[in-house]
Amino acid sequence: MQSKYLSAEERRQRTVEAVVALAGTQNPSEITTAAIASEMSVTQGALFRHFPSKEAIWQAVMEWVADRLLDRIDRAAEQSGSPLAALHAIFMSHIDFVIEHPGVPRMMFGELQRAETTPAKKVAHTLMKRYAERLAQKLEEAKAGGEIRDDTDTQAAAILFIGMIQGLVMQSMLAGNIRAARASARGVIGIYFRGLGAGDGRRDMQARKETKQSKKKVE
Amino acid sequence: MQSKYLSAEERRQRTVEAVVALAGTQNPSEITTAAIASEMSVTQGALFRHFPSKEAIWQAVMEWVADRLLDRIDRAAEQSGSPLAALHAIFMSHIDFVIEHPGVPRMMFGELQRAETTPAKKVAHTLMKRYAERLAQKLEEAKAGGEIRDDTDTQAAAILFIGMIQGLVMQSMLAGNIRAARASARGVIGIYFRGLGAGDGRRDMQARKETKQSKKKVE
DNA sequence: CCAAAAGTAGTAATTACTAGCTATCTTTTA
DNA sequence: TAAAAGATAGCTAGTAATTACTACTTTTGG
Repeated sequence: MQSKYLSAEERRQRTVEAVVALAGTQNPSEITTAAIASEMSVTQGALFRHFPSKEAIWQAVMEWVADRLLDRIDRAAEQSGSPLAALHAIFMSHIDFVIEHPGVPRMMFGELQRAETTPAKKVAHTLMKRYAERLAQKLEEAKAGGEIRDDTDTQAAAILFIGMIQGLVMQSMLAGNIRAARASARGVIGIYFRGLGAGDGRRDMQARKETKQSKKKVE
Repeated sequence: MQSKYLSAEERRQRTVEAVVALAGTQNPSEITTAAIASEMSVTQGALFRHFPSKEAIWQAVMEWVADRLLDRIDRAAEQSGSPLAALHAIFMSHIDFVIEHPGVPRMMFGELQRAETTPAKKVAHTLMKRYAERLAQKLEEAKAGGEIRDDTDTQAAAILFIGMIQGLVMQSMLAGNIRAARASARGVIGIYFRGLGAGDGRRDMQARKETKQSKKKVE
């Protein structure tokens, strides 16, 4: 049993977690400071001892999301044996991430569609850019390694990759079962990889890779 | 110069248009009845002579979106010479639709991510289902006609199609220029069609189609 | 014992919505 | 055909509820 008096840093951490949890069950834009306080068993006023405004809370939340998601996909990519395998691993770890935190896509959609440029939106935007950069890099590596067609439109492939996840998540959120995203993932990424010219969409692109393997450039 | 006293029906129509216009420049969940009234040069109270609640306004708006979008894609599909061409036409007319009405994707995202089941969300959900049905039908026809691989996962292909549009729209909204979606469309759909096994992703799938043309089944 | 965390009890602003009156259009009647 | 009557659209001026945020006091742990 722990004290109800926490350090400022820990309280901020708990606040972020409370928001992420709440976003899993309700529309982020309807999350009030009262609801956040209630979720973490604290009075409303206490929140403002640790954040100057609600906007600052959202910024912290989006930074949490950005850090965790990028860390996840970076680790997934590192553990992969080839650029194409890395793309596959990024995709699956992203799906796992939103299954663990169903509030995340809701928050991302909510922030990104905002018209004004809030700090939280800026963080979300930066996250998207970093994400797209990583995809572009892997796509280029895959081209160089002969894993995908080298006339692939990198920009378009990155957009489609992100859209693929969005579509999958939204579809399964609508079905009321985020976990369903995992089951549908295989079919979707199969079409995607075939679209890139990666064999029949699975990782048996090896043959094609071998023929070009001398070109081990990675950039 | 027209009167400021309109028939109830026309006033409702104007209300819907005002909301659609506002959603083009701001977060839909932040659109207040005061803002709607102001947009259509009417006092706030006047709105409630025509709608029993704000929720009813949103329902009317989503019905407007559903009717217009489905009508658009149906007409686009009808004018196409083959199922694959129809899919292409649906895609482009959808992109054109959101360029004309930039508020639409914002409203769709906003409604669909809502946790409670509001009437407006139900309408949006139904729209998605109808849309997916039409895609599935065209995909099956394309399989039967030999335009795409007949081992294509229809469900996955439909999800990816919708995600493709979502990704394109979100990306160009972030870039602050919805019209950019049109320019990026070609590359994205190219990868998609290749993923379905449709030649190199353009409409030069004709050759393959001809070889199977005896099988004119359309179901 | 004291610095920092949490509680108490407010605030002004904004929200969707309403009651009662006025302006305008439409239909009926002399 | 013109004016009165009836119907309907819009305005004015509110309401209670909810919102993010604050000043001040109390509690806690090192």
